[in-house]
Amino acid sequence: MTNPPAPVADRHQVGVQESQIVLPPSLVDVAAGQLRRMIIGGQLLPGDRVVENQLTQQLGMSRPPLREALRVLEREGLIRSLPRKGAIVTPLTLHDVYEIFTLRDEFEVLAVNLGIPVRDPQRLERCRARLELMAEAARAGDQAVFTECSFEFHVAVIGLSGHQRLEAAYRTLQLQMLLCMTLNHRARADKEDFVQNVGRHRRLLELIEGGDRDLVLHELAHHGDRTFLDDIESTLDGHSDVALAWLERVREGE
Amino acid sequence: MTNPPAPVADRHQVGVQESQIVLPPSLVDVAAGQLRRMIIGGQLLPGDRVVENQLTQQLGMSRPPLREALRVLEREGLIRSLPRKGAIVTPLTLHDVYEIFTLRDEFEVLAVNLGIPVRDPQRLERCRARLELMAEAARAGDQAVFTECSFEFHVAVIGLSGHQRLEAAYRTLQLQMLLCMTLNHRARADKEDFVQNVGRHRRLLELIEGGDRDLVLHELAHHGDRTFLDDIESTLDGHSDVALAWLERVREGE
DNA sequence: GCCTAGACTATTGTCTACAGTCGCCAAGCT
DNA sequence: AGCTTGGCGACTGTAGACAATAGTCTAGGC
Repeated sequence: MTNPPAPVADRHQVGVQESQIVLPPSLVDVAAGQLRRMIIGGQLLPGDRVVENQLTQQLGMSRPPLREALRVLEREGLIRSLPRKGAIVTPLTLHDVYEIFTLRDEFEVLAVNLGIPVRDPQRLERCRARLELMAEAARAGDQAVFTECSFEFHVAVIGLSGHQRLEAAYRTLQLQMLLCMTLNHRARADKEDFVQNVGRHRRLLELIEGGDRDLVLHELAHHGDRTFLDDIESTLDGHSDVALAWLERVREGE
Repeated sequence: MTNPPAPVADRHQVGVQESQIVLPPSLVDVAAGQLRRMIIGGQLLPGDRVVENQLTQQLGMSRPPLREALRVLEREGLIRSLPRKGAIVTPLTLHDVYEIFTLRDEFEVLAVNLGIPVRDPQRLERCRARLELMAEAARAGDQAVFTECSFEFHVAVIGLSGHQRLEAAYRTLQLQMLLCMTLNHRARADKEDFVQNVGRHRRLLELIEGGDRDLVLHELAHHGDRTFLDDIESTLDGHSDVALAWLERVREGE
């Protein structure tokens, strides 16, 4: 059991720019953060049952705050709950993967068109700070923290648009993408990869500072680690036509 | 107190096409639906405090399910909760209105590009069914039910894309737009307006069946009732530059 | 008269307990 | 042997009570 790093997608960070977050978070927030980490960390895999009593024991709290956290995660699309039957980590089909990737791309395009060139230097500063946290996590070689910092960096980039609702929608979708990533287990990168990864992100930030939308979009399009799509058809069900066509397109483009 | 009409944005309708929804909904679902209706019906206005004990009394249930429902509504952006200080109906600034309208338009464009011309006739059938419900509500002259049916029709149109996550995101945003609408009180339409309204929607559906994206997009762009934007600057704070520029553009375009 | 400190009230945060429901397994019937 | 049925265990749904915190009002002192 690792010490809790910076929480992912906490409520208090949505739409509140650097306000006083010294208030002790409620147990619901703690539970939601822990659950997110357990899911995107791969300890709970898509399809796994989520039993309340077990979690209360693991998290050291009673059921009511945990249940509220489950509602939050359900709304985020990380778990799916059936009345009187319990909850499971959202199972993914190939069509789901298609939806997540394509919609996320669209959000990125929207955000870039709105946010670049950058108007508010404070937003850019937020990106820089997140990038530094990434670099720090890379040096430490901590996979979980690195993933979270990378996540927050991308959210900050979308935040350049100054569009809180777009940012929130992107945050949700990016979380689901991390859920996708738990499907291939060989994605564990070593320390060297981390450093390279930070380099790619630093280049992206430089392009952003440059202010050329097309360059940023191009970098974003070829930015993600899409190697995990390699033999994904064999691991997933739900092969809709559009999903298969999309997969084809993605592979041709690379 | 009116009888509960068809619930808006119930969990079981998200991504589940016509499965057996005969299971009795949990109290959390009931509470969430009731709260939505109270908010978009204007009984709870933006900025109003939402006190748990009062609501338990009104809804006839205990606090745990109600609190879970509040978490859901918070995630949908209809209420905002501050730890240990309670919850309020999300207060809106002019910038919020700008965000909601612009992002919703983008979602519509995405959905039309994905969903038109229509591939799956079943999805079209869903639109038709919803339109009929609208017409029925219009004949009955029931404002609340009509609003809900109109809401569901628009969601069904977005659903033509076959993109569940896009549909869910749109649903959330459309709910927030209904929240915007509660800001002007003179929007109460009479029965005649309802009929005209249904006519506009029927024309939209015909264009969809025609399969011409541009025509559909054009109709959608001039479809909404934007009269409520008339003197909105005077009622709201938060006049960001982008929001003012957008408002200018919208008014020029009409 | 104004400011500060203390208590009080209202409200939220959390926990424990109980009721209801689902699913499994075994025993009995056909 | 196969199907049905009753019971049992596990889990979720809900209620009520208790604890803690924030806001408010009043009383006292400067």
